[in-house]
Amino acid sequence: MSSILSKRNAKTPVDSLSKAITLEMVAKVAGVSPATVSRILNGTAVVSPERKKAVDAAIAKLGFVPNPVARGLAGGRTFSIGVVTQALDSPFYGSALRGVEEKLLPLGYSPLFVSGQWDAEVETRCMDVLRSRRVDGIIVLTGRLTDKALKAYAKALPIVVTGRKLSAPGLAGLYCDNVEGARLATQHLIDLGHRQIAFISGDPQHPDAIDRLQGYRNALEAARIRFDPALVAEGGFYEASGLQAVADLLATRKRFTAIFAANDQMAVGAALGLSRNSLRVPEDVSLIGYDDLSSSLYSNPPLSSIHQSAYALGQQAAEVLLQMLAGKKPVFEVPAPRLVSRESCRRLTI
Amino acid sequence: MSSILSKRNAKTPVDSLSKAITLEMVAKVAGVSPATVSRILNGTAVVSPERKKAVDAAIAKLGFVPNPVARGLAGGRTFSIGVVTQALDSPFYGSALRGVEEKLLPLGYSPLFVSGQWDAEVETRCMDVLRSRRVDGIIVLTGRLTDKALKAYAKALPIVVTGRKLSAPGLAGLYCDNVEGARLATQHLIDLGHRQIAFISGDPQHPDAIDRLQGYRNALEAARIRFDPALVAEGGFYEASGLQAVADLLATRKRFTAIFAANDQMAVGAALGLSRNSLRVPEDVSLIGYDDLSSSLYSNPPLSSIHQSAYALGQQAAEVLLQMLAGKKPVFEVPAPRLVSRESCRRLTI
DNA sequence: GTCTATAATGAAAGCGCTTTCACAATTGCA
DNA sequence: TGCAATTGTGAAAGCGCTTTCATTATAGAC
Repeated sequence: MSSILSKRNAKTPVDSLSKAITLEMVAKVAGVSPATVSRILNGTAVVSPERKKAVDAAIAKLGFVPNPVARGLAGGRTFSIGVVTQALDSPFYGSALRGVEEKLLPLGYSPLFVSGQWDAEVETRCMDVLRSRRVDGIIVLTGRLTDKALKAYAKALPIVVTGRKLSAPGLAGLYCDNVEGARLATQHLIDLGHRQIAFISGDPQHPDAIDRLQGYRNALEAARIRFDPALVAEGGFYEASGLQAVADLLATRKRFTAIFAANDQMAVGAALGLSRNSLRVPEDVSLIGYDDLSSSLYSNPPLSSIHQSAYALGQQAAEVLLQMLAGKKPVFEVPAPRLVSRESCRRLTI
Repeated sequence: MSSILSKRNAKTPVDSLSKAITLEMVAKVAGVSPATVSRILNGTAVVSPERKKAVDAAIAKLGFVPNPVARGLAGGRTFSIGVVTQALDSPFYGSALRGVEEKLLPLGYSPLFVSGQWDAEVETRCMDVLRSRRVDGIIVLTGRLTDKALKAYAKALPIVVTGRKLSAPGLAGLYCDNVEGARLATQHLIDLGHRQIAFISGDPQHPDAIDRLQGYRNALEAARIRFDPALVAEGGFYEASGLQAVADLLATRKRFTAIFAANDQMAVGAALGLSRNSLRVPEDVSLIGYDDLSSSLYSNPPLSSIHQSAYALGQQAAEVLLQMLAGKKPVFEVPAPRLVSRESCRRLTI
């Protein structure tokens, strides 16, 4: 099937679409019935080699490409996959989308991206749009929908969701261990001799934010460092909130020698905030982020972070969904988060 | 049958889709023919008020949502719009996608995003996918396709392309004046007293890169500053190339007091490169970018740039296409680029 | 050599909608 | 008052596929 889809011999852009070639025309040219062509296209039945050859030849000759819309109507499968992201312009999710697209396209599937804006209601609407468009499956990148709602959707079509442990019939959760990642980041700081470590948390509505706070606390506890709520500033996962958080932190007059920001975007904002207060990174304050955005390599100084490849995650989500679509029980393992040490953290020498 | 259906108004996610309500059911409940329901749905003919009322009631009662796949097959319109971007994870284009989505969704159109990877061949394949999916129109964000190819496509369906002056039947080009923007940036530096201004160019394959180089030259010329090719470093629109470009620039041992990078991403890379060489921004070297990415507000120091809202551009592209789809002759004006002065440039006082 | 499984194929019935086309019911104008 | 020009409506024919279902050809079993 995919070989047919990928094989194309339309030379110029125009003629490939001006006259729509239909399956029926292929059938006529090949001297078989439309049903046979369909069967060859879908591999749904055994067809004699000679007929298959004739059909393949006709397809090549006419440059036939099956009409996905008609297939969708007749067969119920649209070869399109819904992808619910939160913001199309998020550097983190953007990479994930790229990963999804890359896996889907070669197999003839088209992703249908919609964004939920971090809002359960908008997200619900997104899901409805996707279903009304008859997508074959849905990938939800994190999101605000309840587990219950997702399970309900999963009764109708396969769903892969990231950032959750969830698992149910037709539902696979790709959970990244945020607790461990955050622990890693905090531990790194501790290993460098820091004891007064501030934490810029993400949107407390977001499960990742909760997990990362937990990881931070776990590391502190393991090192017998008392958790100090005054050292936790609430952020919102965007740069602006990192800037604000540093202002808040500084306002408490609590001393700290390092900051762990729950994502790289906030870390960048925090870096600016520190600089605004004549605090240098890493000389005066060490800084570590989370996500390891590709741009973090180029922030000044390059930001230490917890690597968690959104791109790979997107790829994996697509693969898992494809497996489910193929009727297989998906097997997968989400790579563990990993520390990437760059130049934004220094060893405390005093 | 209708009594069962009428019982519920699709409260929970599941039941809203488990039993698909069809137009035919609506017709039956309303006591009219399917044709009439269709006419009401599409506004393609006048229908008597009482029937319309009955149909509207039936639609509401059943929670009917027309099946876009069937509409696509029958009517030829799929209510989906193809959007060719270059990279799903580009901060600049990401914003544009958001703008497009925002304009399209409320009108019942779904964007179908595909990415061309800055490669004409991949892009051609993208166009083919979109057409095979029977999108009603296509938005091309810049891209590598030739004008000729675009015109050819435009014969089959309406196309809006950004970054070009192009205009033809069924084709609208949303051109942003990159020459002027680049002139603005360079002029800003000149106004601040700089005479030795380096330029980090974008991928020379990219028309924007060519235009921006031209704008840089225009500004120099107007100020009677000799253009020095040694002060031009070739980049590739990504952070890494900005870093490399600074290294190249420094290697020439040519003196410069300011850098104009052809986009913000390269400017960020350049900032790191300067810092690596113990050059401070803006004390030692002034730096200005292009695009005014939202993150540029948070780079350290906040980057001066040429504002050109990708978000607004996306919105506008969608609106123009919608107009074309409505059969109107699109009227539009792309906002002029505008200087945003922040802290990365300083006045030369010597 | 006859009879029943099995395999390969085609005819035809949809999938859920749009859109002619034809028809009846008005309406307008002489 | 009569005839043509509307106007609102339904029947029915697709759109381009998939998928029963039935049919014929082939093989296997006795």
